[in-house]
Amino acid sequence: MSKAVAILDEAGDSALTFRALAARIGGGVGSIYWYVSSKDELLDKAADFVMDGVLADTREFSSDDPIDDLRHIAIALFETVVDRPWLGSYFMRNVATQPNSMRFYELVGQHVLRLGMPPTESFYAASAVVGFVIGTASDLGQEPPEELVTGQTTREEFFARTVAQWNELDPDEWPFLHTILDVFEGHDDTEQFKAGLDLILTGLRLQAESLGGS
Amino acid sequence: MSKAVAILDEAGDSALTFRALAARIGGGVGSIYWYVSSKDELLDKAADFVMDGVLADTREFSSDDPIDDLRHIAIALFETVVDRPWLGSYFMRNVATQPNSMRFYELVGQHVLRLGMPPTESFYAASAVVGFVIGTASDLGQEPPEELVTGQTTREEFFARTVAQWNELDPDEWPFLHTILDVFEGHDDTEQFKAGLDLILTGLRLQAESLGGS
DNA sequence: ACCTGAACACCGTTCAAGT
DNA sequence: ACCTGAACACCGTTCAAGT
Repeated sequence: MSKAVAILDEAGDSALTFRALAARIGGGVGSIYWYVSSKDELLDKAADFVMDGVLADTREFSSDDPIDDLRHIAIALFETVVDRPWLGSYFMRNVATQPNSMRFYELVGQHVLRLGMPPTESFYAASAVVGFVIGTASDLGQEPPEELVTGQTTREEFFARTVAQWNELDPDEWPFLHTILDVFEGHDDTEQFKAGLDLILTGLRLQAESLGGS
Repeated sequence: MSKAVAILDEAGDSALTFRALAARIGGGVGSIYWYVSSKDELLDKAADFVMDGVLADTREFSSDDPIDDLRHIAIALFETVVDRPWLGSYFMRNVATQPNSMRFYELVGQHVLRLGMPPTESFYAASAVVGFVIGTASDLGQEPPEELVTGQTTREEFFARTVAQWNELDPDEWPFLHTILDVFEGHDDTEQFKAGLDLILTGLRLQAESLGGS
């Protein structure tokens, strides 16, 4: 069942309708309600199904540097969410129906605990890392609007066009936009994410050094 | 027009339907399409309308510490988005229809520029701060599911119940969850956000010191 | 130029009825 | 216990028709 859901997710987010899912399984529309009580619960279970894979990929990460492990885990989560922006809205949304998401959060937390900080800071740190990954990934995962309809416009053309728009703006009024123009045009989403992640992790490392035990 | 939209947003996200909006304005369903070509565009404009207020509140922030200004701006954005989780999905989604969102991004960027880092790092930094705020706010802004239907369950009861659930779990298998149990029960969303934000900002300060000019 | 509202295609959800 | 599919209420969107 969750398998059929995961398959549909690959075909796009909005494509997941009860009728389409029923047709895919080869049954009636109403039969899905025997296994799931609403569409929200369907997506909850789909999210947890995906998180099972992430968990399998990240469970074994273990070096002697907790921050380094957190970095690898975060990147793995980012890569799965950036391809499934819907996951951002449902990840850990329901504690009861998402055991794998909870296990993942626990895994992140365990690495944080190795830093030896007090409970409050550990809670904040784990939440910040997970929150940044989910937030950034589901944001960057969104396709540029309207452009896919046109069909022909590629990602490069889209960026080129926005850059061209920005270029028209007054440099005195928009100094920042003009500064980043060139780097924005050729930027890579994953690199952008990693840079932000490293800001958090350096902040965390610093905090751990001043608060941590051992 | 955008005013009517903003009013409806206060009554909740899913309450914004073309029929409800038309009734609110006192017109026909179709008339809205004269001003807006789709629901996405309606929400784009609603988002930009809200951002106009944020911009007015944050434009004047200017101390001698750029990081401190970034912190104030970020908190202001967080507070508006946490009350309007839908904003997270539409903020800066369309460059053309969201001039205020662009101005806001530029404002953040200008403070980043004061750190004197190269363009790439400046771009990454501004994006990381904005991304963290939007991501965390739209996540924390979501109401706990199903509980509002029951009506009687307050936020405290909801947390108490999840904590009770976690308490049942094996401490050997869930060391992190058990460590944060107490602090989670009484935690404040805004404090949690600020702690994560400060991790990013300390990371940023450190980077600026090693890369920055002046 | 701007508005109307019936009509259309498409949702999630329910439920009496089947096996 | 598990499935079926018509029916219902409700969407966003279109469009001929009005002023």
